[in-house]
Amino acid sequence: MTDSRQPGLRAQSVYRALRRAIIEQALKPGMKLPEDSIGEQLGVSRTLVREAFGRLAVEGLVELKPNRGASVAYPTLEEARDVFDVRRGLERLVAENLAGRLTAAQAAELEDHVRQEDKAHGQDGPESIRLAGEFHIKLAEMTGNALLLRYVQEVSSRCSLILAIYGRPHSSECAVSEHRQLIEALRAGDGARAAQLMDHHLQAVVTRALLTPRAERDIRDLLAPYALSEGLNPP
Amino acid sequence: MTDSRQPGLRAQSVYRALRRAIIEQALKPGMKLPEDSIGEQLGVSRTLVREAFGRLAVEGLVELKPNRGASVAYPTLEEARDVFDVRRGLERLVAENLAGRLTAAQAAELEDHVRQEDKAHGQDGPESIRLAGEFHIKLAEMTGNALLLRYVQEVSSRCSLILAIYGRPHSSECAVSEHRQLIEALRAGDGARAAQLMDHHLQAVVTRALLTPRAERDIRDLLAPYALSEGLNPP
DNA sequence: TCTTCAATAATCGCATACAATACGATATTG
DNA sequence: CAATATCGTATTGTATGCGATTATTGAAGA
Repeated sequence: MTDSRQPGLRAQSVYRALRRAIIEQALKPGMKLPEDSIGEQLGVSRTLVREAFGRLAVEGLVELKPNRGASVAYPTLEEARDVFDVRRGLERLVAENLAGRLTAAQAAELEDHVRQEDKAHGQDGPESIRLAGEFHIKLAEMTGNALLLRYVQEVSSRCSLILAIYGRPHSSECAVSEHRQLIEALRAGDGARAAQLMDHHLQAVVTRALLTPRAERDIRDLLAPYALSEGLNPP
Repeated sequence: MTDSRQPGLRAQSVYRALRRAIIEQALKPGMKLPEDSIGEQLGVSRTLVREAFGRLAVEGLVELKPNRGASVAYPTLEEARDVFDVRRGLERLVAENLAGRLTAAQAAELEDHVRQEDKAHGQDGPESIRLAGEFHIKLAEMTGNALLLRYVQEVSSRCSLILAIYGRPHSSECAVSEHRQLIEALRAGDGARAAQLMDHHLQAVVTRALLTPRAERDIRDLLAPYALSEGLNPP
């Protein structure tokens, strides 16, 4: 257990715990995050919880409204578009950086990863989604560019949130074949093609999983069926 | 005066004050940042200072080592390369997004800005540098993509730091003519050309102002002249 | 029954207090 | 005299406390 009695690490532990909880939707978008109860739950004081909130707010995973505390971010569709747009730009950069520079070991690692994706494809959703996300993180790592990695991680997290809100229930997001093609292009050192593949791949993710504003997330719409079932009469 | 008695704003004020101080090099790279004295100076408690440190650390402007506090970041040359690399990717995205979508008012604003740059060109450095930086921020703003803006601002800040360390003393960084060409391409709606211009422009900034590891930042080299002047005999 | 308003409870913003750690100076020893 | 040990101080990490702000509940009035 990462008890982390070490100083400075407890703060980070809190941050990571919350981050995971949000990404895995244990904490659902829009949910209120009271400092007290969270601190109590995690065994730390409000101070550390606030510190974590600050970081998460910068990364767009929580919203921080003055005097009314923190809540899990609930990105608008517009913000979602922004995030995906930036993500495309960043990952194109990843592809270009990596083209022709993949070591044999790295290529092998990627292919192994894709094989895992293949295996998980038929199975349950969460695992498949996690693997698909990790593929992109792995690519970013391999560039050796720490900043690029950080940004890719950040947009990936936010994409998780976004898909949680607007995504189709069981879309498998990333077609494994697209990952395979990408690896091939990287291997061949064809930067332009790799970049374009990545671009289309992410574009496909958007149209496949997202941005069919599937149901207006308006309280009215959410409540309509309940109203009907009770014989009430919404306008 | 932005006294900011409002809650939550004081924290932000601290953050902004420190940020400016770092970017304008009132606080020089590597400089130690004690929580006490800074809090005292700004009239807030350590709590708020720490909060600001956290944010600045995420943005790469301060380094935060456990149990030994904060100091102004001192990016390595490698980190510098990373930052510029990502910046190129981001700003290329800006150019593509903006191509053909500039309103007349926006184009006018940009040209006005460039005129100011022209005027400041002969003058003293700091103003000229500030204007050159703001040009890129303005472009990012015009995309309407909040995340893209945030990232561009972040890399811009870090570039300031980097130039403070590795930059040539009086390089005017951005050639105004390159800005002009860029605006023209954006106006014409030629996204590809705009992206390429941006790319080359930033590439030029790097080679012009930076990354001639102008003097090895090694203690030996720094001390060599002193040794000689004292008649000492370094190997 | 639906509003309006007041009192109470919950929560936040921030400062302060205390414990733990690192830094520096003097003392001590070989 | 050099190297190390030890103590005191400075600074950080974290918890807690207090005043302020917001949410909530319940009662009175329309």
